[in-house]
Amino acid sequence: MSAIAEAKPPSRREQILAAAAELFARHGFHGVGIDDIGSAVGISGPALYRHFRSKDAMLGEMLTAISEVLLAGGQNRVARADPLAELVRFHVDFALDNPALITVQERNLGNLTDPDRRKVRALQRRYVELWVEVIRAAVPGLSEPSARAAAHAVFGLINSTPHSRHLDRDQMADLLTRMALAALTDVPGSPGTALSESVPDE
Amino acid sequence: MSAIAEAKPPSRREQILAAAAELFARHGFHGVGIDDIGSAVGISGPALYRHFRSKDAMLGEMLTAISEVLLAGGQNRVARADPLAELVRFHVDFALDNPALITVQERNLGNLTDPDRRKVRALQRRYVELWVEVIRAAVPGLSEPSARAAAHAVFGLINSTPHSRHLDRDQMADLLTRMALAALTDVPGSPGTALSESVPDE
DNA sequence: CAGCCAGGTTAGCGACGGCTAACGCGTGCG
DNA sequence: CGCACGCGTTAGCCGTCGCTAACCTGGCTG
Repeated sequence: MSAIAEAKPPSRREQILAAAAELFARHGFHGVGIDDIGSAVGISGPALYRHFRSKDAMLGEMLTAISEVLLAGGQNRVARADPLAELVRFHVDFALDNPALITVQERNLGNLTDPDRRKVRALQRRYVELWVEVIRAAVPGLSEPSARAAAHAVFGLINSTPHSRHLDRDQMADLLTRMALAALTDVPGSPGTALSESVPDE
Repeated sequence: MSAIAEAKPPSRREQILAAAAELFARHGFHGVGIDDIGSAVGISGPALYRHFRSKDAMLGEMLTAISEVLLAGGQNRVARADPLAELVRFHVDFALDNPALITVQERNLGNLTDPDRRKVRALQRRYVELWVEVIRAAVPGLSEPSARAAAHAVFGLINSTPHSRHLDRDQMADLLTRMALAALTDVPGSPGTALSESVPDE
């Protein structure tokens, strides 16, 4: 039952999930057929039903797995020194190493079954909560909604990774980490910090 | 033929496109049926074909329109003083005022017809080019690939907007603008600015 | 006031996609 | 040796979806 760390049954299911993730990321959940997923792993079509109850179940399992990994990883970084940098680095690494998963999680939450969506949402909420607390500790005086908004913004920044790929992995990691930290430490918390002298007409 | 500024045929088409954008954003292109779009604007089903050649044509028109607006807007901001801030503010405003469009553009590029995709890609490229030049001007010594990566990262940051909504519009605009500028002015460009030479643990 | 046509309706076709059914086959264990 | 079972195959059902056809209607216009 437990989805976490099933010792080492390495292959078929995981292989299928990986292929499916790639396809879902590229074409969207509804844009991918059972047969597409099958042939991506060498078998064809309905053989998938030996491993998964349904197509929805694949997406469900995929997304809950991601959320669990992120939450667990996040939880054990916040214990260390400089938790903000740790969190950023962790997320950056995950995004760079799993671009397809990140993409699917961003785009296909809406295609989940209701119970699956609730579960994933709950996990994500806890992950965000982690970030919010760490951000507020690092940037004193920041309101909670602002911290939450900042967290989402930084997720967007880091998760933009799959669409880029102009630098090699390590340079990319450094760049994203730097930018994320810079953004986070300059988020406007203190009231009166207006920067609006620009003319926003039409 | 020209898609730009067709005088003022204001309503039906645009109304349909807006509704479709909302739906595409929420469920993905393939997750939305013709009938869904129809009933979202009060008419039902195939009546849409009085206005569009096909469902693909809707997406195509939608995405090219967005890209054209962004490019045009971007082009006339880079002329002003402090073009980086102008560009950021412009993009932030657009994202905050058109969350559905932003979402669709991010997620559904892959569902475009080949010729449509080429056209959109071309427009996007020019928009990114704008950013790259402005960024390199603002951050001397920054390599072009780094600038490109930074641009995409900032798009991610700003476009994360639809998933947030914890602050009111203006606060959100300020927050995003500040974060984006902070991120952009601290992007690692100068060679040797590795943060990987030692573990940044304090 | 006739009639056109913009813009809507419903019926229905053909393709496709998810899933089930029924069957085949090799490997491990009694 | 045989049989069960994990894992794969192909055939095919059934619902849905994009789109066309055929028809209706009300307001402008000659």
